[in-house]
Amino acid sequence: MTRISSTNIALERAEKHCIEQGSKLTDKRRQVLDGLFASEKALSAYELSDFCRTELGYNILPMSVYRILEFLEEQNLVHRLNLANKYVACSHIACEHEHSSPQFLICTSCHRVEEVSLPSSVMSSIEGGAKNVGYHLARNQLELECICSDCPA
Amino acid sequence: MTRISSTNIALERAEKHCIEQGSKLTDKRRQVLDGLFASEKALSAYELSDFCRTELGYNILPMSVYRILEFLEEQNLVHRLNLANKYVACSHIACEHEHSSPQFLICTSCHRVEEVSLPSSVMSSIEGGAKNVGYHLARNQLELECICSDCPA
DNA sequence: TCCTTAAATGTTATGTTGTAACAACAAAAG
DNA sequence: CTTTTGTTGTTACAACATAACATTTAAGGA
Repeated sequence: MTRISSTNIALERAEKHCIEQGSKLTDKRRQVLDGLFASEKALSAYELSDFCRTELGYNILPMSVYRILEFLEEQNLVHRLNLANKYVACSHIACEHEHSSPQFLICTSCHRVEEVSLPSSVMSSIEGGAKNVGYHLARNQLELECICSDCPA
Repeated sequence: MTRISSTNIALERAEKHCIEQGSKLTDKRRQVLDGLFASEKALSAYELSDFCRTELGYNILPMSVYRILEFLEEQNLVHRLNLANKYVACSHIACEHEHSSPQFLICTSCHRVEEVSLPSSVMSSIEGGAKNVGYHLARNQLELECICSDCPA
């Protein structure tokens, strides 16, 4: 399975998903999503604008990238990583599997991101700890600073 | 126990701690730490600079605040919250208790922060999940977006 | 088809956050 | 008293994010 074919499948799914939601995956939106897939890592809006232009020939200004990422996030096609102020394509677009609480391992060195599923006991344990001090989780998302296998420790 | 007295105790401990580490808690550094205690929440460097000036009469430019926060973080007197790009005073300065892996509940509404200790099984479970995909934790710190008891859901 | 309306994108400007580089000053060591 | 080191001041700039309005494109109704 090459990058290209898997990306095409994901983009098809993304388009279908948007239509089901009553919105549209326009050319620009597709290009932004394509860029995020192609980069294979987390990128800031400015980085993604650069990547789209220099690597894929898509000319999309940062301002538009921000708006499009906002749209794609609403559609659950991309995730915003607050820990890094960057965005990643959802790794579950091309598969059927519905994701529960997204949990991200972010390599602080190369910004490669792995989207994993931790045991539900972990999240409920955390939620319990929060409740003890009168807090409750605003977002069921866990972001962790890691080092990936490709990067030196 | 008023804010003032507990802050004074903490500042004394902080000074003692710095001396033990062979560094100094200068006037400016004390002012920044004082400001962070007084605010009782997480602040960005710019916010802290403003707070120090308007609320406490300390004139410290953002550039200096950044440098001082960097120093205070090395001393473990403040924690940097990457999820919010803000800083909080360590809640364990005034108590003896040594903290293990710091875990923060951050209210996304008012930025009040609770520093808690989750069961060690949680962190080891997370670490195990990361190892399964070839990642390992770069930082033993957990940051969670929450809503506190004072803020509306 | 043509007109109207709404949605998406382009454009410019500006605000916010963070860092780099060097000057000035103060404290400690010899 | 001088040298050295550490701390703070100052200026400039880079990166990140949003606001406001213009232009274009798509969609729906007469």
